[in-house]
Amino acid sequence: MNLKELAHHLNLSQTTVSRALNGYPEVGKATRRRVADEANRLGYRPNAHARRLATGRAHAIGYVFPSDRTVMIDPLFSDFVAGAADVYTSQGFETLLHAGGQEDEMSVYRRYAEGGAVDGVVVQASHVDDPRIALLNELKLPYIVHGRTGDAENTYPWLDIDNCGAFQKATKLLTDFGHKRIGLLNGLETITFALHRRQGYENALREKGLAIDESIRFSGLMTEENGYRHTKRILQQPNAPTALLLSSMLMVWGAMRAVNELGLVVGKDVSMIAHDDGLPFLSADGLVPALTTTSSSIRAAGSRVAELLLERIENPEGEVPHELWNVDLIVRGSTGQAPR
Amino acid sequence: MNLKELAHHLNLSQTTVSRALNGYPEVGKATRRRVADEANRLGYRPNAHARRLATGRAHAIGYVFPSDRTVMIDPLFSDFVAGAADVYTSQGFETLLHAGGQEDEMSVYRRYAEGGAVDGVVVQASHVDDPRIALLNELKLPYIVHGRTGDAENTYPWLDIDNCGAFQKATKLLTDFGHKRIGLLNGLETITFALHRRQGYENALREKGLAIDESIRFSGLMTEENGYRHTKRILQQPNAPTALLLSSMLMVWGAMRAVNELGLVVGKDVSMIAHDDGLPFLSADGLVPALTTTSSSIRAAGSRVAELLLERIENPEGEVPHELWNVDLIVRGSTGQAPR
DNA sequence: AATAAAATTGAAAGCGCTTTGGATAAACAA
DNA sequence: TTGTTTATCCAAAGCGCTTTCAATTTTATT
Repeated sequence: MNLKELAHHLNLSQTTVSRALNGYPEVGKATRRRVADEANRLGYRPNAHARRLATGRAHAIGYVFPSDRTVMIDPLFSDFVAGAADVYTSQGFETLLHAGGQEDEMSVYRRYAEGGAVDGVVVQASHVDDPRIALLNELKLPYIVHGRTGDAENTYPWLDIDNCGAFQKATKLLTDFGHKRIGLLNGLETITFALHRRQGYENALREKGLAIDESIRFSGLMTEENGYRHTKRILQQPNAPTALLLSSMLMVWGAMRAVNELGLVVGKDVSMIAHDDGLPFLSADGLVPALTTTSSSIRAAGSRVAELLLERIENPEGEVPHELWNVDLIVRGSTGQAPR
Repeated sequence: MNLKELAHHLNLSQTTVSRALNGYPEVGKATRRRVADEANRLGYRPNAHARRLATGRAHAIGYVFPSDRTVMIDPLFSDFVAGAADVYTSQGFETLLHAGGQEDEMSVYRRYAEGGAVDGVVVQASHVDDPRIALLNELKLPYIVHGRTGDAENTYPWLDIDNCGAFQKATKLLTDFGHKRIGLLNGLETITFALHRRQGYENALREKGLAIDESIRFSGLMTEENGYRHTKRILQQPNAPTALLLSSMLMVWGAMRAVNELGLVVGKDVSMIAHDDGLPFLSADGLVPALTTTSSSIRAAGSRVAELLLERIENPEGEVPHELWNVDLIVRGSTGQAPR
């Protein structure tokens, strides 16, 4: 049933019915109640497309993935978008996923903006030279970056965790324990979270006058297998590190497998710290030894990113939001004194 | 720029321009070319809402999650929807996620259907008594179930893997190796995939006249910690099983941790088989020992589900599709003879 | 040249809602 | 009672596209 029919049933104009249902104050109380009751009774459902056309608002948020699919398989995304979707849904917005297909990602943004398909987008997997910022600014499509780019940090909206600080603190903890050679298993360093983590790691090494050695580092996809393969490679070389810093819990299993295979003991022969995104199927404190982690909830980040974006949509000329979240360093049994 | 303006530029009617851009055969070739060129030159972008209102088609597929959030955190979903989104995007459809908020899931389906927000939905985490089937049939909203319900299997559209057969074969392999007590770590058995897996496991035990012992079983969330905790519990009791069957790779790490802690060796003291959904961050063959698995690609299932749903949308009165996919049993080093 | 058929293009209505620019009714003050 | 103000309700246009039901132009036939 559409609004016209409902209005006819009520012997009211479409204007009055629309206003009654949408909370306009100039509709009388009794009328408002009549309309609501009848809408319920007759099963009236507003047509989202008509509403969007009439208002010029999409009430939808886009998550656009490049045609290259590696980002999409990221299990972090499930949690990230779960946090966000709750916020959107509560505010009457839809969550749109765009993945795959042949269309270039930039072209998708353009089509979304100029065709009015979404009210805003979340930019993920940000790069130093990210062309999306300039494009979205040109298109005047509200957006927020989850992460950062190389642009001046007060010129575009973003939310990030302090990856640099986190890995600097983690590396410092290890150096405080006397570790002089620390391996790093990172994510793709074209993405700024991983770049910042490496920078933090290097900052801490420099502070202690320790060498930066690329041969005890890995950057790439954060999989169990890469965790295993590169931990093994790193620990088997001469002058092997006595500590490892990992960018994701997803690599921890492989890393621990490798350590065990080499007859080493985590927390004794080799210290280990990993970044914990708070994935529920993979908890850090249940491991043995319990893992020292840099911790930040990806789900909470998803929620906050959603809130900031909706505020931005509501008030596009408002202050440009940027939040840098501190990261907890939770010290558990997987870190200890460097062996002699 | 809208279509009216474009038409004005071209000195053509909106009808002709619309037809030219949408491939209607009755538009002359030269006119078609002129329109396409000018649309490109002037940056015309169709308004998706207007198009949807005019055609009555949403060109969107809904994935609706219950308000309870446990399903959404499932990392399998990332891969499942990645497979599907590629299909939808290629066909000009959007992928809509609905998670969280206060609205009841059934109410969301009703609003989607009657408000025309989506052209179809994918039903996930299906139950034996799943009320969504009846509702979607009543609403006449095209859908497909990923999994099965208790309804007669030719009365609703679904795609599933042969969970029962897979776990029956896996259990049989273990009994063939002489294992007489086999532990099962399953998913939530209110969801039919897990129920079918348990049925397969029990079928194989019955075939060999072996006891069905609930004390060596677990069903619940498939997390690393549950894998650890319940493997430990199961293996520490008197008359412990000599083999384990796990419903997800996500539990394998915990299970192996527990086995190691008990001083046992996988493949020697205890055999292990797990279900492998083909998650790229967690491969089965790279483990040591390489894991015997029941294998099926969740991403491929996502793609196929999407194809079947789009066909259903195109032809709602067509034959009701149902596909049961065989599951490979890939035998690797984690299974061996029962110890004496 | 006239007529018929085919090809191409067009006017206007409609999809279902919102909102502009009112009109009308009720309440209040002189 | 009359005039003014406030509250409540309404007609119609428009958002931007598609599609129905034509009209016009071009081509073929007699």
